[in-house]
Amino acid sequence: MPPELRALLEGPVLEVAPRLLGATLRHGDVAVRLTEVEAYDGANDPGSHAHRGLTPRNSVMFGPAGHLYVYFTYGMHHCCNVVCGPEGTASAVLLRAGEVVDGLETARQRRPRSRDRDLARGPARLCQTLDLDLGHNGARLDVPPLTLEPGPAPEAVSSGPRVGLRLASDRAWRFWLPEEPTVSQYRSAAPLPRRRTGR
DNA sequence: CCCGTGATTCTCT
DNA sequence: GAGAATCACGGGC
Repeated sequence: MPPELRALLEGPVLEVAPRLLGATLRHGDVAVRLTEVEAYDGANDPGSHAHRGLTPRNSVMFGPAGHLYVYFTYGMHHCCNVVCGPEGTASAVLLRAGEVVDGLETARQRRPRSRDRDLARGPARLCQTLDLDLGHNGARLDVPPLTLEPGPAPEAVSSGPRVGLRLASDRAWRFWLPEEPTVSQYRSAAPLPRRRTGR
């Protein structure tokens, strides 16, 4: 891993996550400047896929830092995370949103109905715009066409509860750049049990 | 608000 | 192995 990327991912995940704001994730022609992320602290974190130990799906998170952990959910969406921390800690940072800073024409073709600010607004949209799917699970982030590069340190960082989690909603482990139009809209986890209609 | 959609994992046999 | 619950979401109304 090159020293720049090592420095970016070094340390506890709660330090790494806000540090990733302003960094640029590139996949081929398209590059996204990250504006919103969430920290997941492996086995210590009830919200993490790694909370119940190693499984086939989450195995990449238990490996070395600097790789992508991609998963498929809701039968149609991909989400991607940057694995960080020492090997075995299974900590990772979910990439929730960003601003397209290169390859805008390609990005628009991938999401024809999106306004520009929505192209990577939300974790599944970010994956679609960058053309990331399960085939990129475990991919290194220092080998073109897939690279992650630091940006200038953010002037200000906001934080709050993570999106869509029932568990551990007391932890303010979502981080974003304030005043950014590309930050995804907050949706709390449905607290009410699903009701059947009719009957 | 509602709901599609299918992999993953857990909990029984 | 089968059945069921869950799910770090997005789009449409």
